[in-house]
Amino acid sequence: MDLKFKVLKETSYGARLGEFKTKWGTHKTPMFMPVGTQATVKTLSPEELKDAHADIILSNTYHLWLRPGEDIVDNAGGLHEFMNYKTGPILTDCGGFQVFSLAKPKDISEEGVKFKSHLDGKELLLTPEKSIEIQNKLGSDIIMSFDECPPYPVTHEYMKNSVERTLRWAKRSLDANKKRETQAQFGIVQGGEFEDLRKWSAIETSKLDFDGYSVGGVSVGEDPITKLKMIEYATAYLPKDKIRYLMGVGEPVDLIDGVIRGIDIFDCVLPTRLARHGNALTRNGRTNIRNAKFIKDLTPIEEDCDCYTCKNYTKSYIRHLIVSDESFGQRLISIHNIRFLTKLMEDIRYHIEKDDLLEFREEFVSKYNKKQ
RNA sequence: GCGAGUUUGGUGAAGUGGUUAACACGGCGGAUUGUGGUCCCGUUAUGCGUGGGUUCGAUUCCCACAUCUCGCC
Repeated sequence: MDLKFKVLKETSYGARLGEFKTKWGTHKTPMFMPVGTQATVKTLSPEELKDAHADIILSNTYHLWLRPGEDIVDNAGGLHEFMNYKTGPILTDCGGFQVFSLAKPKDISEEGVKFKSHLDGKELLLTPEKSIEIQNKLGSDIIMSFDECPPYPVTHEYMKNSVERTLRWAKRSLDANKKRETQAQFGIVQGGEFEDLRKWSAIETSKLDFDGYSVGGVSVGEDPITKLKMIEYATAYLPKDKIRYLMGVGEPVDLIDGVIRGIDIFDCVLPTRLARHGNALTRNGRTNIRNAKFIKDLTPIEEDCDCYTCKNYTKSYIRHLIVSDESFGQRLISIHNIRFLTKLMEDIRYHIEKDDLLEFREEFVSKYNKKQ
């Protein structure tokens, strides 16, 4: 499916303001996608997501394959119907990241990856064809090609073999997609911290007819400078007229830095995971709501925030909920954290339009890194 | 009033005549980047009811007092 991506404005250093279309409407980039691994953005309803200005979410092939199974979702009429998310598109991840994150005894071959299910220990084989078949049944709007996300660090030789195999998997993933008319498909660039491999991966993947291109294998434990280089090495060789998606990155400053290097969309578990552990994102950095200093604090998490949480609840109350392990507290902070990131993306778009994004970055970083 | 037993941090509790008094919970702080929601890391009693005594040395042994529990009058 053609996403009709348009770059509306590009800065001299490569930050882009754009938009793309799905049957759900027109979507502005740069944008941030909250993660709903198991057909739910943890603790939140679709209405709450919409109110937090999240208009696209990510869900996960691997998890839904294991439970409840793609046929169950298909039987319900697809993921949107199954989870009652009918306000925007869904992108499904391919399962390749689990090769890295589950890090169990794994067996990667040309055919695919052998996993042991984390639910019952059963041995499973995930291949490019299987990943695409599952995503076809899930009925997401954007599907991801199957890739390998190697750990960090890894030798140049290992990475070279991995990148070449990921490219072959990308071709097989493309061939396997039976629903190209209704489901857009992205390829994934790998290559670790190696410039030659990132370049090769970006150029070769770009030759394939994808609707967008992802930069994967970032934020896997590398230092901050290496992280930025990984992105630059890839985006330098990606087509300018297609969406670029930086996978798994969600620290506020990283989002700005990604946009500056030409990234259009991001996803990350950070806002919801931090929320479940009592951490709120604010302009002045992260705030651990558990801290005793908030015990009698009757102000909202952020005074000028327009989210449901900040308009209605105090830090004193939210702290009590988190300390008492009440899920409503996790939900309230999740709402705020997602709104914080969608608002950040709105600000980023505004400053690309004004062409002062670099100045905005300096101002943002100076406040965000200053611990109150 | 008499007899027996009890007394270790915020809580539940281990423990020993000899350097820094287990462990758990709680508290305080941290961590968290394509999510195995309940996970992880650090820290938290200069003191073992009070006062004496024995001993080179006592939270550990002895005495008195206090405390709470049980039994008897």
